[in-house]
Amino acid sequence: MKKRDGKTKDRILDAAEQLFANKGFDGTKVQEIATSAGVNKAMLYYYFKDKDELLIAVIGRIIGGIRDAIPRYFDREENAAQNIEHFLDFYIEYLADNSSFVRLMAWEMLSARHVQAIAKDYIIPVFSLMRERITEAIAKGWIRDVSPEHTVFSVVGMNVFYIVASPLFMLILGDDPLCPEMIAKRKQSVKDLIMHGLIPKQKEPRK
Amino acid sequence: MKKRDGKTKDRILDAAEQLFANKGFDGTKVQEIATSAGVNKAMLYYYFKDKDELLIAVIGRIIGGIRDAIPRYFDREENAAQNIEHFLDFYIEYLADNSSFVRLMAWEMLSARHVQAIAKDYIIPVFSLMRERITEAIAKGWIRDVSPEHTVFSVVGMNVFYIVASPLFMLILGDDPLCPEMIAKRKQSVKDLIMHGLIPKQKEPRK
DNA sequence: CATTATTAACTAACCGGTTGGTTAATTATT
DNA sequence: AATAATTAACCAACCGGTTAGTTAATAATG
Repeated sequence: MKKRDGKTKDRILDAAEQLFANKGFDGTKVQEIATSAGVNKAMLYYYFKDKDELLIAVIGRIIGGIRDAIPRYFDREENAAQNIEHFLDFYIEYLADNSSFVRLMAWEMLSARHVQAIAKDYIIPVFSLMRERITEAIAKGWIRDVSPEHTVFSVVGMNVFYIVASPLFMLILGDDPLCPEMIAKRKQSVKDLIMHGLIPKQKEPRK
Repeated sequence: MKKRDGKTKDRILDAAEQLFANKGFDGTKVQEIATSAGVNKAMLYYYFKDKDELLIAVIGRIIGGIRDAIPRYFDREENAAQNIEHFLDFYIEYLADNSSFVRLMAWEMLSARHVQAIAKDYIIPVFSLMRERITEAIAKGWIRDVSPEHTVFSVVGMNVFYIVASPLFMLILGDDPLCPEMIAKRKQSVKDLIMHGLIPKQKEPRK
């Protein structure tokens, strides 16, 4: 072996993650990744079979790093209804802290390149867990009798969209939508809307 | 001119729109567009300066075609609160009917390629209109005192996300999420959640 | 311990196919 | 005839991927 501080392989993965997240797979040249990682282009092919396997490695690493974050979260609470509210507290910050992951997923979603694999070993397990919690909360009468699936879609959608479309919201709001203050505002607003949308009514007010 | 029914320029735009929406700008080769349009590749450069100008033309045409759809919608109603509910009725189907547009916008959002232009002459005007309606509804006491901006983000997000992530939801739900029945379900669920989240309460039920 | 073999990490140069874009000549249309 | 539409052929730059060879550290050998 030779020199170098941080493992070369990790530096390649770091650079690739950043570039894939920001410019997409097709928009990223392997030479860019190499330059950004400060290594010779051939090293990418020393550690990875080809560009696509590098993408798969990036996705695998990032998912591996956060795979248990949501399940771990759901473990620490018992009351299902409170749990949902606390989850909303946690979720946006979680997404904002992992915006590269969110963007990467968005690219994959659009290109439909590896949806199947990603769905199988990350999204579907997490989705099932969230649906379960909602179903549980409905059964116990803590929240209204909504569609669990669509409620998950809605909660995920309004948060993911906020992260992905943040460049747009920057133009609309003026401030950086991902700064702590804005994230806090977003969190409050989402919680407010969702919880009011979910809690049971004493009397039906209208319609 | 020679042969063919539809004008060559339009056939190029049609093909480009389809491909850009499905595979993104970087993932689409100009030869693909030409082949798909049934014309010689040089024709793209006869009608458009370069690939990027073709993308701009595609975006311009598609926005031009639906620019007034939402404003036109808001004109036909007077009551602001009803208007919001009716808008939710209309919105998902509008997005589903224009899924190429939605996907195109999503690609642009991620690559941040032409966000500024798109924001300026489409998104911001539409956003302002929606915010205005919500502000109006709050002022008249028809809905709760929510953040108009974030409410718009939420409504748009949960609907746009459903369209963009439909390949994923296909895997989760089994059925095609864009078929009329599924869209109807989605519509109902979104309306249910949002309207319950927005209508004022007689008495605060909890917390 | 000194020498030799082996191997992982790394690089410069290269390769063949592709891609966005051009051009000069040809065909249709008015 | 003049102009607009269309094409085949072409090109330079690029891009993903390879290769032959180097370096330095480790392991084996005597």
